[in-house]
Amino acid sequence: MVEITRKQREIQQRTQEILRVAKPILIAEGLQALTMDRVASHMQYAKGTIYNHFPNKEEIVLELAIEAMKLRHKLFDAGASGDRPARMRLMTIGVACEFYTQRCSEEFQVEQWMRNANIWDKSSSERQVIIRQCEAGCMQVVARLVRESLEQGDLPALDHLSPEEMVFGLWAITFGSQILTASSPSLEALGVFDPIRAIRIHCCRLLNGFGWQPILDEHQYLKLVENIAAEYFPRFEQIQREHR
Amino acid sequence: MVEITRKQREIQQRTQEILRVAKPILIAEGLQALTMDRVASHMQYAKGTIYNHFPNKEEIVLELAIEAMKLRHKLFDAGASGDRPARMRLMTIGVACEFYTQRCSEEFQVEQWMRNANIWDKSSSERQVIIRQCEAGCMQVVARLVRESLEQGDLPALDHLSPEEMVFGLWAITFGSQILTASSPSLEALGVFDPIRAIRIHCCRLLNGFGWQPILDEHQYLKLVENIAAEYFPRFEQIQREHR
DNA sequence: GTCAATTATTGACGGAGCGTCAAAAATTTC
DNA sequence: GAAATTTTTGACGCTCCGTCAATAATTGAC
Repeated sequence: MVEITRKQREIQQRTQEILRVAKPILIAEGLQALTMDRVASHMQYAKGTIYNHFPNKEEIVLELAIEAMKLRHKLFDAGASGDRPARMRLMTIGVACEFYTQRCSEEFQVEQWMRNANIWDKSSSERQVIIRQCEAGCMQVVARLVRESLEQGDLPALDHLSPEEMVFGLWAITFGSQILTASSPSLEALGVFDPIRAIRIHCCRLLNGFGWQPILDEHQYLKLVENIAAEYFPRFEQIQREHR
Repeated sequence: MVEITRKQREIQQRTQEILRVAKPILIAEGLQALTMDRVASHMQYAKGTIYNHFPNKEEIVLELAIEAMKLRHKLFDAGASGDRPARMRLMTIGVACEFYTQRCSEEFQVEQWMRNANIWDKSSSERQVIIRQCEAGCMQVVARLVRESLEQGDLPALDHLSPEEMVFGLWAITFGSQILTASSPSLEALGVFDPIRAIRIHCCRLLNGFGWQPILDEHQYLKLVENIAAEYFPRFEQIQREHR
């Protein structure tokens, strides 16, 4: 049923090519450097042709963001798999977040652009929905761990909190710290010298505060995170490579 | 020494008038609606006159952000004062944050715009420095509470964390949740029904996880936050009114 | 193999906002 | 009240956006 002519295939490939051209411009020079004229001339096409693929540059950014969030989702899935206790798999997802921010910094940056109100508001609701679905997917991966722990008794019942609201706190602290780190070049001047370690410790204390077993003291916890990072970073790199 | 002619006073007042005109445009219609032409025609001045006050519209936004952050700083100061235990004054600052987000929503929005890379990168380093100072001021208000608690023994020593890094975690979770709430209209669809209460609980658990006295269970904590809110909201409203 | 129909590409164009700057107007100084 | 200084003005050149009529390429029927 799905016949694809050579020409149609060429057009699909050009959509990919546009994304490949646009991404480094956005990453290196920001949104205002990313113009349709520039993408067109860079590819030796007329501007109108680019407009056949994307109705505006914001949609290009959102398409890049969709790719980025799919990669994030894969990393989360990889972190949540395995048969260790749920709290440790949760820690692995934390490590996946660190990996994503550090080693997939382009994708991380693209996600920031996506949250930019200018961009979000100008792009189509179709792509917005896809983004929301990716977001929900990541949320579900973590919420499943919470549910599992509640069932198994590792995590005492949450009186006033849904499992998703439990995840929301972790999401907020992780996300918040990453935004602050990215947008406050002067964290050191504020007295924050190692934000990554700081957030690791806060997550440990937070989960301890919820009584999530196994309870770990700070020292054990930091050691364990290092081990998980050493073990999982190669797997994450593999996933990153495959995500072409 | 500081002689001010009538004309100079008029010019200073006009700077204020520009801010008063620009703010509702930014709040109601966003950044791209805020144009120098529009501000000028709205005030019945030529565009060049506006450019005598601000070299670009981004600077207008940053100036609004400076006003906003000064208000935030005042609220923090008010929350940190008094002679109750430090942990409770910290909770009061949390309530001040909630007040700011809910009741000073315009200022809160302006702060979001300020973090927009387009705006930040185009504005002068003078204003950027002032913003950083406000940020540092707020940080210091909270960090002082941490130091005080460490000295008094309410808070066990932090092995791997500076007091500012302790604050960083609270900042991250508060800030992160507010951004997520503001930029994810679909939190309910994700299973997050009451993000404000959720973050209150997370803060309680986090501080409990650090062993910060007095330890409170969730129920006591939520009750106490309500009481603090009822007591302090009127004071905060007073500060808001005075902050013209 | 030809030609008409369909589809894709092109780039000039109108519109909008930015920031500038020489000329005009207002104000201050002497 | 005239010269010097300061302030205001708005037209201008620039860049980018998104459109669309004209042109070119492709397809498919015969």
